[in-house]
Amino acid sequence: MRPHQKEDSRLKNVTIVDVAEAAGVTAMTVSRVMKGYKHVSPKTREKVLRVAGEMNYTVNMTARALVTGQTGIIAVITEHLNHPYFANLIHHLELQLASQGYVMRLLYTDEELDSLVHSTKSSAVDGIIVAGLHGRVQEYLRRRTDESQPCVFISPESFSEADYIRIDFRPALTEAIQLMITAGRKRIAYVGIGTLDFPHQMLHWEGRPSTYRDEMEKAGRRVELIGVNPSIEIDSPARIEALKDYFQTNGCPDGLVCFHDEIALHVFRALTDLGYRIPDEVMLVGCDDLPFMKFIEPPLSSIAEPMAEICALAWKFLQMRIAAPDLPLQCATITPQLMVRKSLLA
DNA sequence: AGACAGCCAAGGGTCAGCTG
DNA sequence: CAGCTGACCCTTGGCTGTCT
Repeated sequence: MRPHQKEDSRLKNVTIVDVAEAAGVTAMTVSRVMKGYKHVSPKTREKVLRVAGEMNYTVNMTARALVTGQTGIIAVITEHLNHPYFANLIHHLELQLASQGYVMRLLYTDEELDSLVHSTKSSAVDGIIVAGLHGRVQEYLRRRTDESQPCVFISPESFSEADYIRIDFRPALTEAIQLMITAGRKRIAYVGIGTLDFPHQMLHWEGRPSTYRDEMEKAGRRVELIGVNPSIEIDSPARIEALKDYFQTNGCPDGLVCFHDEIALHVFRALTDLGYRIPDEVMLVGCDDLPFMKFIEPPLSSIAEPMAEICALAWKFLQMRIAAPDLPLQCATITPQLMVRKSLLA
């Protein structure tokens, strides 16, 4: 045993040196084969791969990271995956990363911001895609000390400090509200994340509620914001009960625009429980166009984001930033489309 | 000249062994 | 006992040498 060698389980792992010895080449040649570099004869390559396979050798990513400074890991900051929208987003991102041999590390936005920043320090991951953190992005950017860390945001907001893909819901939302107005709807309300006591707080969140407000004011209509309390679990019947209470107490608007599809589904359930007919009495539209929207009767209208395109673009931006840290800031705007289904057809 | 393969150093964290 | 030193982990990029 060498002077500092320990009886450590790590030492039992098959290394590049073991494979090299068994294959009768040097570790350098094994490394070249594993990386797919040129200047290795087909005969040597075949032998190294065969021996490596027989010995169950796998590349030690920690050691590789030591040399290259690249871990092959991309951090993705997201909301929890019990939100179908984020589950779908992560699915598409994972397809993109896996196709390039990268591994995804999921971090959730309910972690402390300092903890998120710590988890994504440059030595731990090669880059970050931020797809959550609604309302906390500016604070996150302030706390990020390592600005050399490649980072791309997928967000309805735009930034001057980082690369981003902006998802602009305004045109589709405007189209939905115009459809309701044209159909003669008098009382169009917005259902978002917030509390019933302080619904106007949701206007500070991002573009969707403020687009609704702007369109309503432009049309000379009254703004009506209905808040769904985010502290109530998404699968809790209490959300539906709260909405029913609201509609029973205040009467029901004849047009409802929802922050996202899950809320639209809660609203749909509350309305049908109360005996309202959609769209005859209430026109309803959601946002994100999750798969279940078209299987409900009547099929629910929604605003569809081209998720594959968004994820491909985010990954492209991140790769470009990793390759060229001094690149000018990159940004792109994606405009989702309104899917008009029966719930919006008067 | 080009293909192929070996040598060497370096990278950051850990920990055994040495020194005061 | 605390603090310091340096071997070790594993892989790879750059350079160099050998062979056809």
